[in-house]
Amino acid sequence: MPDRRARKPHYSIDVVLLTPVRGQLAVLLCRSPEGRDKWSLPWEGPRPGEALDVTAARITKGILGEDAVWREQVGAFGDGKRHPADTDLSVGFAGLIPMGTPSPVGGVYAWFPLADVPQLAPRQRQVLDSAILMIRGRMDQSPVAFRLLPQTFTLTELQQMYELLLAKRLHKASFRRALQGAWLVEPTDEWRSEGRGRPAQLYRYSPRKRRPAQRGIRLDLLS
Amino acid sequence: MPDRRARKPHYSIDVVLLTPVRGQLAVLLCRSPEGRDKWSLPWEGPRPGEALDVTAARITKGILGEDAVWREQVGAFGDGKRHPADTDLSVGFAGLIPMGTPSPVGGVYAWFPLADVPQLAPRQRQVLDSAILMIRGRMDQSPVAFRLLPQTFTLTELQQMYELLLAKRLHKASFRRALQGAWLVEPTDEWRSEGRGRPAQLYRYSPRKRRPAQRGIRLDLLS
DNA sequence: TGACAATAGTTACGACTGGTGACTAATTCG
DNA sequence: CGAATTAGTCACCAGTCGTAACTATTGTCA
Repeated sequence: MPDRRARKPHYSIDVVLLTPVRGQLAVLLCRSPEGRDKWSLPWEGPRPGEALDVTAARITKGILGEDAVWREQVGAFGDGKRHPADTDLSVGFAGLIPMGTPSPVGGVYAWFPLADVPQLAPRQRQVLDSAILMIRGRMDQSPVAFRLLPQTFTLTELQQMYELLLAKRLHKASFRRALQGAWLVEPTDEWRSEGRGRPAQLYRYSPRKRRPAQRGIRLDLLS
Repeated sequence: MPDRRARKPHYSIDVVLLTPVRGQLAVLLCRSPEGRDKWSLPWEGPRPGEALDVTAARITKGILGEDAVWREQVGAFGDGKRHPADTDLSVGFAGLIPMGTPSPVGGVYAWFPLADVPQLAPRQRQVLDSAILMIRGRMDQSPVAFRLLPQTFTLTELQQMYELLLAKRLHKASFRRALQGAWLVEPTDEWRSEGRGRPAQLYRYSPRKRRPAQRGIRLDLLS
């Protein structure tokens, strides 16, 4: 957390850390010292000579003990909206935390499901919204969903993670067909029985090189 | 251009302005006062209370007299690479300038085809490369190509603009079929004869509302 | 123990998409 | 007129995607 005795930094690095909690995406917030019910994204000022993503990694490690398994810059936010750091500019980062990572103790930090995020400073709200949109857009370009799962997982778990991140239902057969074509996972020889029903085979993430898969133009998505 | 008598700003806004020049994408650079053959992206420090994109618009208008027809933030760049502003941080913007916009006179600014860009400060080179990648990625989400053409255009011109931006050849029939399905253009009743060959019908950009076009997941593009 | 529910995994079919070459249409040039 | 050149369309085919129905394997309960 920021050292409040230091003088005001010129800009802040804000991190949006996401993890699945009970079937929902949750973001890590930290309690503001100003009020008991005021929360904010974790942030810090820069250190001289430190790259932006290194700062984001340092913040993450300082809170959770581990760095995020995936991180990407969301952008710079600077219109005059209020921010706890009282700086002109904030640089946002999004990071994914694998499920099962132990939560920080002490009551200063807490995971909030996206639907229950309390009021934030306007600029931080912007960072959060942009981070979610950015991750949704990265889903089909970067294997982010695997990063949130343990080393081995069932295909149903993987599908549920995709559904969680995309916020929409997927069809089982289509999902597995696409997965097959993408050569992203390989089966292990283990199976897991989860209560009733047929046991599920465990898979591991293991991307293989494939054909460049150059498809044509898609004007579908244009506004 | 930056006022060099002002004290060093805390960060800079750098703009990547692109326009088609003789069948190539070109970027606007400005001659550095330090050396005759030193060039840089246009940049300025922030003004208090001014939003980031407003600064980018101000820089553009100051040089070309007109704002860009499309603009998007590229991101924040802050690892210790050198930059003419000597700041810790730079925020990059990409902007598109329609073809036919009068070039600035005076020899301070010049358009460089992307293949012939001279050496830049390392951080500005990063901004430029990221801007190109960002625009390529936006091609199928935002109707950027239309922004570079005049009000009316032939479909061949539109296709050539797409090929320029994507840096790859497209098949005529596929392109037109996709265009048809996207409901993005409507024909005018004018035709243009360009030397030899059958005259081409002129079209105008006129997006219509369409079905949401929700397709399944595409894992094709994953690494 | 046997029927049933629940979950995993596969198969098949039809609609649609995208790449492609070949076709027609309209104009200029010699 | 006929060849060359550019615009625009058509039709075929391979592949992809949405979908329902199917099989497979387990636990539960009468």
